Amino acid sequence: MKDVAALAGVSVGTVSNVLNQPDRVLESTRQRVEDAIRKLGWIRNESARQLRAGRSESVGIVVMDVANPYFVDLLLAAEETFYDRGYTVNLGNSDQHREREALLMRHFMRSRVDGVLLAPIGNSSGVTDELLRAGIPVVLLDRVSGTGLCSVGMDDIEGGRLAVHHLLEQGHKRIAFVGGPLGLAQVRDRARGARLAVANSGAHLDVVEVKTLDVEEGRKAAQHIARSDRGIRPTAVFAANDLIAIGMLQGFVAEGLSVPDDVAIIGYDDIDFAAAAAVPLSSIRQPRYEMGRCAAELLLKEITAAESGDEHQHEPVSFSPELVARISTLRTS
Amino acid sequence: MKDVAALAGVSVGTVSNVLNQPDRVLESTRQRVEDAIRKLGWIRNESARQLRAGRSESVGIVVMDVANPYFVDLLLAAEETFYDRGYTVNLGNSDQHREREALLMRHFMRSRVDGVLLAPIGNSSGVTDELLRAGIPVVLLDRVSGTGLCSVGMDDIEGGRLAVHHLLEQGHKRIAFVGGPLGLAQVRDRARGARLAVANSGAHLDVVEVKTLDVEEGRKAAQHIARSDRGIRPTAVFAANDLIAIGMLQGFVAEGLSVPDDVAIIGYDDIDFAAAAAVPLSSIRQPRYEMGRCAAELLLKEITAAESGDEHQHEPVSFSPELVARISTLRTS
DNA sequence: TTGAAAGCGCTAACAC
DNA sequence: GTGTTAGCGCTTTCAA
Repeated sequence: MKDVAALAGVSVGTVSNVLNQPDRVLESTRQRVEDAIRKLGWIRNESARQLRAGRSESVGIVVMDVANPYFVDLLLAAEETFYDRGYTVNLGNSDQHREREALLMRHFMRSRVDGVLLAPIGNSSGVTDELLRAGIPVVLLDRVSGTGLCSVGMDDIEGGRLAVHHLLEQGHKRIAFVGGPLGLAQVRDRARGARLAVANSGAHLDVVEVKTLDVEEGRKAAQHIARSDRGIRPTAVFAANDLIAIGMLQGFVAEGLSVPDDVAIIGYDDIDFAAAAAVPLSSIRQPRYEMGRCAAELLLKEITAAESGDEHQHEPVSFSPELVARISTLRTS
Repeated sequence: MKDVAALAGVSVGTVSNVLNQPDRVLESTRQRVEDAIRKLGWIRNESARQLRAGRSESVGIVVMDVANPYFVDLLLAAEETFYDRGYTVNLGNSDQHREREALLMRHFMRSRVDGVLLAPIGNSSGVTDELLRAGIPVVLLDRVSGTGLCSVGMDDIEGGRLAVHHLLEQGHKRIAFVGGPLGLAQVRDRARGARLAVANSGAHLDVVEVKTLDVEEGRKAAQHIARSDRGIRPTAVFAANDLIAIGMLQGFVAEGLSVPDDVAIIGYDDIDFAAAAAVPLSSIRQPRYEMGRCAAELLLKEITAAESGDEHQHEPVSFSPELVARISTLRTS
């Protein structure tokens, strides 16, 4: 910046003004300074700016799995909202590892981001506490929180109920819930919803736990189920997410079972690949775009409040799930 | 930091040493300082550290589409490599927008990252030039570059040739290439490979351009092709990527055509969803993991060279494509 | 409208 | 081993 000032024949203060208060400076000098910047190819040092100015105008977003289109959609919606408001967005992927989640959070704290949007792995209180103590607002995504935080999530119990209720309506008496690990709140809630739907219906619910929520695990689970005894084998499956459902669809086909005639499948999230599957998958829609956008807006509101010292009421927002019935659960007969 | 020093009864210099040169400091004082840090919940200011120390130990990665699993895999592989070497990784998603790509690059320059890994949109010379002038190493990913840059890509002409050669072997005489925009080098190269394969084979190649490389566009293209005249309709399709291929698969099924009996489909990238499709898709495999890893290592090498002032020879690395034949191109008869 | 100067929080060289 | 101190590159008063 010194060099720019020298070349333009002004002081560093004026160069700074050209950047931050362009109207405080004479048109002609502004011109000269901008020429100098261009000629020297000078790029302002963000660390120095941030250190002195004390604000970063940036936020962090951490999702637990960028390989899952569901999280990508949340991410994109939130990102766009921040972009529109002029914030710089730092993306982080915890990739289902708790240590990495913690690492990312610490990194954002050190970078003094204005706020963090977190789609957490399991119970994340330990991670968020540090942020909050440091006065950095945190909004939870994909999880409704009762504690002192804003959060945007879905009623997964209701979602699970909806999915299994739909299967019952199609006449199924033996249903399997496939998901895991059961340590994940989302998975647990969806299972609980499934159990609620089944209660007093006369139908039976098996719970099949898988290690992770991805396609490969779904395929394995399908193989396992397909090879079980005819008498015990469920006629319908509720998969904890669409990746599992897609894997199971392929697994069943590979085992010679037809979907939905031999086995019906319903997934969860309604990612684009669900509708695009060769047997279009029924699913429980999460309004991903609205959720991502809403979370971003909550965070922005909280940041604004924090900066102006205003009072802020944390609010947990819960979206409603919606059944999307496609061929994979609709009997052709 | 001042507060920490005061509480621990030492100087700020000692606190700094505890963080950066732990063995220069007495075990007992280290203990005291660490206690003070914990008690105060102090978190070091990264901007200040970076400004003073002059190094960031961080890199930026920009991909053109996080919604495409292919790029996600490249990303994950590269990310892991950097993590292993202790680098902080900043993720960026240009989302197919050139302005956003430029924005991200400028952001990384201002943040003084040590290097940038870029999976660019189209021709990116303008964007990278600025970085290079600032002395920040850039490695191109998913693109082989002849210019003064390291790059990791694939021989897409060969990949296209391979795909169409496979279709010819299956006896197809009328083949469609579906991809776009043709402005993308990858798409152009794959099309050129297709043309090479067809040349002098007696077969015919149609080129169908689509707007973007996603599932929805594939579905539309399939509908269009399915409804064309029986005599003109291609019996096989080479899709420029797997998203298009997946969309086309669904589109054909929706139009009552069977894959592969009525139309064969081969995709490109071999993303996990390709094998998981209900009609498992043939594809051209890109060694994503190796490519991501290799690009990261090239960048690290260049960063090291830049820091020590050593000479650095740019090298364009090109991986070889591999045919993965699955049911979608194998005649059942 | 512009310049001079203080100082953001930290690191690293040097002195003790 | 530990303290003192200069200064990284910028923003932001305050004076001129």
